[in-house]
Amino acid sequence: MARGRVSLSTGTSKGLVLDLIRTLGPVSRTDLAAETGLTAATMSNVVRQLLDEGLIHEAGLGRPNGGRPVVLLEVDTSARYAVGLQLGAESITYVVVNLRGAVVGRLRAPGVGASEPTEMIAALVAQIRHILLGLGIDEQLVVGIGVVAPGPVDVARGMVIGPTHMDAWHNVPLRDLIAEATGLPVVFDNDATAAALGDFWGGATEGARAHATVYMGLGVGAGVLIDGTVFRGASSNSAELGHIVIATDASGRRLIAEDLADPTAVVRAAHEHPDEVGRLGLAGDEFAQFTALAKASTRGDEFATGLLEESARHLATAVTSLANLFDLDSITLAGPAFAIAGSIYLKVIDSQVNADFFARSQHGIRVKLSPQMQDAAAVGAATLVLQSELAPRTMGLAPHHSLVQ
Amino acid sequence: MARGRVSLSTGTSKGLVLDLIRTLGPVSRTDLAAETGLTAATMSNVVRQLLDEGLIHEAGLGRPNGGRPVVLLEVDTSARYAVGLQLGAESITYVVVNLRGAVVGRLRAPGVGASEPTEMIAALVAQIRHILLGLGIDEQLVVGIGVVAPGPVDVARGMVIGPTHMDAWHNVPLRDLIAEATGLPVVFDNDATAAALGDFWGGATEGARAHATVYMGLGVGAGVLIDGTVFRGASSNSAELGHIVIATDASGRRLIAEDLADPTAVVRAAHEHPDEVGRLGLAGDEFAQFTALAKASTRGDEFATGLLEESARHLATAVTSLANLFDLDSITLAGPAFAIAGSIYLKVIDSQVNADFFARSQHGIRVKLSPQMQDAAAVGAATLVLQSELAPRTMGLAPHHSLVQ
DNA sequence: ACACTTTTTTAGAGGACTTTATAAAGCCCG
DNA sequence: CGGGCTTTATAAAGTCCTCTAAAAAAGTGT
Repeated sequence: MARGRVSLSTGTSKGLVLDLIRTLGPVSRTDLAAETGLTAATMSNVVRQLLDEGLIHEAGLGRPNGGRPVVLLEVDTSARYAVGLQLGAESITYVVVNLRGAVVGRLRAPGVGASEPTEMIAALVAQIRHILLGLGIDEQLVVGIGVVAPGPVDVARGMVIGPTHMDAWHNVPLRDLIAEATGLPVVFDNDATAAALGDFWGGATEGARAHATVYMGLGVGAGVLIDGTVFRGASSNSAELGHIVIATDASGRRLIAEDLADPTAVVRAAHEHPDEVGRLGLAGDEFAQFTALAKASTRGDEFATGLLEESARHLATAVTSLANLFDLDSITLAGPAFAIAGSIYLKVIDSQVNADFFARSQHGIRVKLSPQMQDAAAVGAATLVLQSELAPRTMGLAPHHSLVQ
Repeated sequence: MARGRVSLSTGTSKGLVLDLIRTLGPVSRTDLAAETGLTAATMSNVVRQLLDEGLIHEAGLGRPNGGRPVVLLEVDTSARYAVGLQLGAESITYVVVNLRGAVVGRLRAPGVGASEPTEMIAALVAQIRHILLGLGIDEQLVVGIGVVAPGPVDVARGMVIGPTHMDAWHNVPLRDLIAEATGLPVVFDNDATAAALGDFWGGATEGARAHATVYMGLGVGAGVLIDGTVFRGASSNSAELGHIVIATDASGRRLIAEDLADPTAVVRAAHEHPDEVGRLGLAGDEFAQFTALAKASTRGDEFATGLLEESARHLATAVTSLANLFDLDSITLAGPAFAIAGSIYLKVIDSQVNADFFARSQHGIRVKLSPQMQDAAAVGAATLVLQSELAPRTMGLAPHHSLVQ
């Protein structure tokens, strides 16, 4: 009968203060107290604990204005590290980030070829160890490993249940196997959620109360943060942008974002014009073809530009629905597709969302590109573990508590 | 520079326990402890405080199973009351609810005719006093007044900024004026959000982690609860269901739920067939015509049924987007429109949402009618003040705290 | 009546805040 | 250049909420 556990005395303040020090740059105890609403005395204690743990250090004095000058605090960038692991369709991206969320090491490798789950895990872990060794980072300083994959994922059990082209990973209890093999904490989530958190740590969501990161690889998804905390919904499958209805065809059938907006759809649309496909020499896998179209558009090719703009308009429709439902005030675009064609999508989405947004009389929506475009999900995976180990937060109730029977 | 205030030591447990006692019916301290994760000792203390405040009372013993029998607790239904006030286009609904959220008094009156804001307020307050007197309820036992109106509303300032047909109320600081006139706490919100909270208090959301109440009067909106806490977004204008794109017309223009799904749209669609309008004798205001169509449908009229089913399918499309983005596991339908034509909408929405829902492999979505159909928003307004006064909760951070500068 | 089980309460301790008071570190003015 | 003033940081004491451990209470069965 015992269920979850209500976290009433949160004890979250240390993490919150660490977040603020990281975000606000060199900052005084006084400012932190004002920012959080805690008293100066409490802040003094919290800060001392962070100093003792070596997570932050003092960094000189501020300009005095009539009294004792403030002591500035900043995070000790290289005090801790986290590893991020992004499982993609054809490749695996490894990153190592420091306490600021900045990337200090990165590697993209083809998927591990082994067929046995245990062998795949062993290969992953060996690769991680190899990277850390190359960077000269003591494993003692690594707080954990974040693993992300395209949705849908089973966050509770830590495994991929997602796209069929990743069936090698299906039903493998990734989180637990990697945790066992390394002895480190491992968190598991979907790529869009991770990318959103990565943007938060990268400072891209500054000032936002309700933020979404739209993540586009071959498909499209989104992650939502409310006051810096991941929005999860009932089963961590929230913000499923690809399945939002954005149009109807001639016969009245509903069309969703996946049908019209993502790179797969763009390539599909291109192939309705075989002559243009031939002219542009489109070949290879879908992402290669999307890349070729984006490059052609940059060169001024009208056909390619038309396709991308149409995709952007459709995506903007889905994003507008997202913005209206979550009452967003901040959006970033992340992922390989935007790394290639971000500027064209940014322009269209920014103007369309801000024009059609319901609460626009009350506030605007800031739309921008993610600071980590290509590797946003991998970086986000690493920040996921930073947050869960150093600055845990829950939304009101503990993750799996259900308030009423 | 001082901003919001982080609520770290929540002190919410008393309210949480009250919620549980109300929801679980007669329940023992032991069960409450198991349910919340608190210890039996803590529960004993919390329960004593609630007993001292007169909010709950002991209600006999449970069946003993080998030891001391449990003492059952239940809320003292008539220990406190709250007033709910729903401002509608043509009428104002007043309700009084008890501690269980059950309606003990209700009145629907035409809008107050005065033109001066101060006079309108005075008339409202006089009406409230009159109702309480008629019910024999001591004003001392009234915890506050909840006021709701169709969106958009400015929750922070407590005023209507909404639909043009309610311009008599625009820019009137309703919340503060009523609070001043009565000396009671007043909360202000939009009708759909209130209806969702009303469903929570009414027990309709039992077991839900992510719930939405779809509220349809003349227009349509929704309110979302995450673990029983209102989801607000950046400016309390979240879940704006009426502005979700659900189709495109022949020329590719985007059509939103307001265009196709709500009662206004149904009536508009009917008037594209003047002969049918004549046959059914449609006349009067829009809602009267919608009511006539619903009645005709009940009689088996094919034209009316067709219109309503089409509206339901369009609404179901918007609700599916809502469900996919919030990863809902529970939906209720509330408001005057569903009070009249709920069964037809329920059937269509239930089947369509559960068929098209993205995370359906992980969990289903329970769709049902609200226990308070017609007066859901007014009842919700009253529960809004019950919750804010007796069981306050915030999501992680205080309502208006912005985590980073 | 007495042992046994289960529920509830009491007592004491600890953590995280707050408030109040004190110390430290710089400016400013005579 | 030294004392008063202002601002920042720490210390001490108290509050609130929770936990653990142990006692008390209220039934059942022998």
